[in-house]
Amino acid sequence: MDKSNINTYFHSLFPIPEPVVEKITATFCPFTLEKNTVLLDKDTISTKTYFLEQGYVRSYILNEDNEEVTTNIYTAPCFVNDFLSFFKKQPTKEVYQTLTDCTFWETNFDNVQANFHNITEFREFSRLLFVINYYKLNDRLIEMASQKAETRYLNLLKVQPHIFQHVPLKIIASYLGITDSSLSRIRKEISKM
Amino acid sequence: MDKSNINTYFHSLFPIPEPVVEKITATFCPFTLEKNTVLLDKDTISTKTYFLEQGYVRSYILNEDNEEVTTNIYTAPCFVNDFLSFFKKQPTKEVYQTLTDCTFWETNFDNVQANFHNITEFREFSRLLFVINYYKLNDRLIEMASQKAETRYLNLLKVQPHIFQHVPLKIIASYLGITDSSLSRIRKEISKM
DNA sequence: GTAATTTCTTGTCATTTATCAAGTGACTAA
DNA sequence: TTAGTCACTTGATAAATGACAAGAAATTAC
Repeated sequence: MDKSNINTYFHSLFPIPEPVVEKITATFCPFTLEKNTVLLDKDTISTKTYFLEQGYVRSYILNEDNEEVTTNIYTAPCFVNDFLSFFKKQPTKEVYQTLTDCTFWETNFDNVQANFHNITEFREFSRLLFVINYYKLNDRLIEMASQKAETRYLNLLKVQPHIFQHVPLKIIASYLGITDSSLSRIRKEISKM
Repeated sequence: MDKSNINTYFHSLFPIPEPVVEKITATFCPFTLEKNTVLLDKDTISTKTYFLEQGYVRSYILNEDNEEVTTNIYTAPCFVNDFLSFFKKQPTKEVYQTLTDCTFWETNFDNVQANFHNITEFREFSRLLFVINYYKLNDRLIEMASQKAETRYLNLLKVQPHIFQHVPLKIIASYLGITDSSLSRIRKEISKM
C-alpha cells in the first residue's frame, strides 16, 4: 500500500503538509485493471473517484452511427473522473476504458465530501483540479476550432509523445477529431519532409 | 441594488437558504458596460468574478494570423469567469468583450475565498458551477469533433435561438468553428428546404 | 504456431469547408 | 448628406478531410 505516488501528485499541484495529505488519502484503496477493461460504463452513475497511478485510460462516446468517438486520453499520474456523474449523480454518457494494464486508487463520494468540507487544503486542491481540467479542455476546443488536423497531430506528438507508444493510432485519430485513414495520410506526408 | 436576479440564480443551481444567499452576495457590486466594451483584456490577471445579469458577452483569442476566434458566448444570467486567471492568478489568453449593453455584478477574490472556506453551501455551489461549465465545454468539444458544421449550426439554433437576435453572424460562425462565408452558405442551403 | 482478428495503410472518389475577391446593404461619424 | 466602415452574401476555385474498399502488417487467441 505505497501511496507515495498519490501523495506526490497532491504536493505537485498545491503545497500541502505531509500529515494532511496522508489524512486525505487514508481512505484510498488500490486496485488494478487489465488492458481493455471498462472502468466506468455509460448509463451508470459514478460512485468513485479514481486516481490513475500507472497506465493509460480513455473515455469515449458512441455517436449516432454507433461509432466510438474518443473524448479524452488520460495519462498517469492523474485523476480520472466523470465530474457530472460523480458530483450530480447522473448517468454517464461516456465509457471509460483502460488502454493498457493500469493501477488505480479509488475512494467514494462520502470520503471526498468529508475531505472537501473539512480540510481547507483539499478544497483548494479540488478547485485547482477543476481549474486545470477546464483549462485543458478549453485549449483543446480552441485547437479543434482553429487549427487543422496536421497541426493538432504535431502538437500532440510534441506535448505527449509517449501516448503514441501505448495507444492505437485509430484511437488517437478519433481523439484528434479525424478518421484513421486521414491520420495515416498525415503521418505519411510528415515523414516525407 | 436589487439582487433578486443573482439570488434566483443561486437558488436555481443549488438549494440555499435565503439568508445564506444574502450573505454570499453581500459583497457583490453592480456596474454596467456599453456594447463592444472590453470586460477583461488579454495578458491581464482577472481579479474579479463577474455575474452577468443582462446582456451578451463573448470571449475570444487572437490566433497566429491575428484573427479573432470566438471561444465562448455568454448569455445572462450566468457567471463570466476566466477560471485559470482568477484562481491561479495567471494572465488571461482571451479577451472578454460585451456584445450588447450589459449589467453585471462583481466581487473580488478575497470575498470568493472567504465564502468558499466559510460557507458550506457556497462550496457546493462553486463546485457545481465548475461541474456544469466543464460539462458544457465537453459537450461542445464532442460536437466539434464528431459533427459537421451544419449540424452544429442547427443545434445552436435550437438550443439558443435568441443568440441570433443579438450576436453578429460572423461571431457565431467563429464560435461554431467555421468562416462567415461558410455559415452564410449553410444558412442559404437550409432556407431552401 | 497457425488461424483469426484487429490495426494500419493506400487508392479512388465524394463531400465539406476554406480562401479570395467582389458586390450589396446597413449603420456610423463628421 | 456623404464617405467610410462593417456585416453579410455570393461566385469561382482550392484545400482538407471523409467514405469505402482492398490489402498488408501486427496482434491475439487457441
